[in-house]
Amino acid sequence: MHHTTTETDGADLCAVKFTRPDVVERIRARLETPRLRLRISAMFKLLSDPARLKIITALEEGELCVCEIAAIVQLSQSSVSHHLRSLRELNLVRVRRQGKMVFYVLADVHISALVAIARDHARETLNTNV
Amino acid sequence: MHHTTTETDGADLCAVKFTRPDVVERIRARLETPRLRLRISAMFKLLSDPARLKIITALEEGELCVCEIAAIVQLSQSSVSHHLRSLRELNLVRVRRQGKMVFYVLADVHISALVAIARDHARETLNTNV
DNA sequence: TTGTTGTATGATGCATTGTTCATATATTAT
DNA sequence: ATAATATATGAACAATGCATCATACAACAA
Repeated sequence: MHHTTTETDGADLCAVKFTRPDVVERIRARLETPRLRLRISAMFKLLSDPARLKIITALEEGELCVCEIAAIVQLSQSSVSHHLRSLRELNLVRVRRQGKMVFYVLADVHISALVAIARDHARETLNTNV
Repeated sequence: MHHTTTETDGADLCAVKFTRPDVVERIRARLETPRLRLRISAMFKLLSDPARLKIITALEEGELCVCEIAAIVQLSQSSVSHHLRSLRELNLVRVRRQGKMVFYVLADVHISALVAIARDHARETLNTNV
């Protein structure tokens, strides 16, 4: 994953005495598997780039070919292709070839739901802070 | 933001002739403002780190102090504090001080909703691919 | 075949990001 | 006051990620 995340799994990473060991253990037990968590992180990472987010928002309106996407988001064709590739690899979009052109759609309803919720939260906290 | 994203706003970033200009214009008009999009990206960026995701998942069970979080996610207290800071700054968590200890909770229902949806999608596509 | 158009991809360079280390602040105890 | 505990923060380094460039691939036209 990242910086060889330590995960030394010794419980002494925190020198604090006041910690509730029962709570810690109960919650540790309920965590997702690292495999699943990595996958979820990867999904969010895809959504965390403004350019890709723009692409996804554009695709909410329907199917688009690569070049239309490039025109909409104002990025080079190459850059867009790279982004679409990673979106494909994690099943956020689906592809359909028609002649020379390749059309992309959002893979399922999860994707726009994610963006919608995040947009709500962002709108609500955009004025209140900073 | 990032690499001084070009945004040259000339429409010739894409040399393709077959693009439908009406579609491109209509969709471009419906895009969020850059300000809002940046905020959404930033939210997703916070969710895109496995360590932070672990923290958030832990907090879904309820309020926790910094050191309990550190014990659960197996990270140094410093690292956890840094993560909590960024989560605070974007209103993903709320803080409550009680003596020397500081307790954190998820800020609102949006956060766990986001993770839940992403988890669903990840589960569904985890076996089908790769 | 060759040429042209639409898309994909590897490599490179720069920017961003997370962890660690050292230290600072805050609260309570003695 | 000093000491101890809980958390926060700045700087530095290592690792990752994105845009660009060049080029490759795929489909169609002449």
